[in-house]
Amino acid sequence: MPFLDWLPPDVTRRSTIRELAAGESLFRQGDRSFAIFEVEDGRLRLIRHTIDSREVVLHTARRGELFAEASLFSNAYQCDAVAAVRSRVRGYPKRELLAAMRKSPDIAERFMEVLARQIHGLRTRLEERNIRSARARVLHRLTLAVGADGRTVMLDGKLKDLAADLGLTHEAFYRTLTALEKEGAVTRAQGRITLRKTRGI
Amino acid sequence: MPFLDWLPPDVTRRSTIRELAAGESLFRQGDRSFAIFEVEDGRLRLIRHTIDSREVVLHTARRGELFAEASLFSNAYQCDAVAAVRSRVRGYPKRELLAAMRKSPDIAERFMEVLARQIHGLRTRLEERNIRSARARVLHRLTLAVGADGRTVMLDGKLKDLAADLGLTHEAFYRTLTALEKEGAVTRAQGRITLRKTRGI
DNA sequence: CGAGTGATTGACTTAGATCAATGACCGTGG
DNA sequence: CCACGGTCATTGATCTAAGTCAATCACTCG
Repeated sequence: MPFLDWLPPDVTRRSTIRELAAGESLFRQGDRSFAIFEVEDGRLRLIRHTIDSREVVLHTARRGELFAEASLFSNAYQCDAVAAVRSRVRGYPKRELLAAMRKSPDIAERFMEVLARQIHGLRTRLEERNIRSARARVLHRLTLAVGADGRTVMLDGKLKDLAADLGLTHEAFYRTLTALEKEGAVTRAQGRITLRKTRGI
Repeated sequence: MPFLDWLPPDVTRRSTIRELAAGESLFRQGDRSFAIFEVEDGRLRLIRHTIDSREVVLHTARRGELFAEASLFSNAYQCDAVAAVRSRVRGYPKRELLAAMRKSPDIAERFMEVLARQIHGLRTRLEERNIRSARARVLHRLTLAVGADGRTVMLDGKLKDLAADLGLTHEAFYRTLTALEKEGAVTRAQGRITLRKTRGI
């Protein structure tokens, strides 16, 4: 529970696990909302249906992510949640969560903090997508992902996923990395990328 | 005050207006945080400085947007806020805002709701950016921007700004629009775009 | 009226997407 | 223990959609 581990036990205890087969849906647009969710494994698509019943993907929620937070404040879900692959989600019951936050301003504040940080991260990623050049985009990400020393990025997942997250094909991303390496802007070792100390650009 | 008009008068009354010349900064990384802000006019860049003192833009806050929400929950600002053009911001004092939320769970919930909706919107825009084709991206946006009738999009701002928001050059955007019009997918009238009722795709 | 901006279209270029292939490295099941 | 299938990382060749540069028209505003 990377996000919600500070919740009072009476909420956590009431949280429920749900396993979903690929294609199975967790809730549908219009269903009465009873919980917010965290993806423990897999991937879910949040989909809105248009009047002429086409589907628009609003978001893809991935492992570790929280979703349907807004349903805390409305009676019904505003979109479908459908498992893109076999998935496991944990649901935190709305009722108990809201009650806990009403009882304790501290809990409420923690939750707000989670939301505020999320906003910050999303804005940064959106700003990143405004950068057209693959090179600059990758550098933007690396610069912000740097560890305590200010130069080293520890890679956790697969490069492929990082590429997708950056909005690049994996091929374009690999090429960009090797180009950066070739020109000496970064060096790579197993599982880490180190930025060269630079002044200017 | 599109976002925070439900705040109790003792917070709103204590809010302050600040005018900034282009290039002037509102706060700097490390400054003790005392308020969150709303852009009343203009545009501010949120910038992080790296160890080797290069600048990374985290976000550009535009008119009507709230920013520095996360500073509610930390003692110092995590980045600089610099006016990109002549701007006016309203600051809501942290102290009073937090106090109001601690006193009234309703106020806290309203604020959470604002944050949650913001997250939702940001995720949707990020998902949109994963769509590579200009055509599909524009349709995604139009489909979600549609009014009560499910087909008509009222355009408020300039097309240019919409283009930028979509992550397209204005030229590419204009061309995409005319192409969509030519193939009959949309019709345009002054200030509005109407989607053709379609089945499939 | 001239300057500034938005909307639009044309011509041209290019960065990144696409398609394809290869080698390394699993895990697994016979 | 090894062959097989799968995924990841990587590189090459090619193509094209969108970016860039440029020009025009319509409008508004002082």
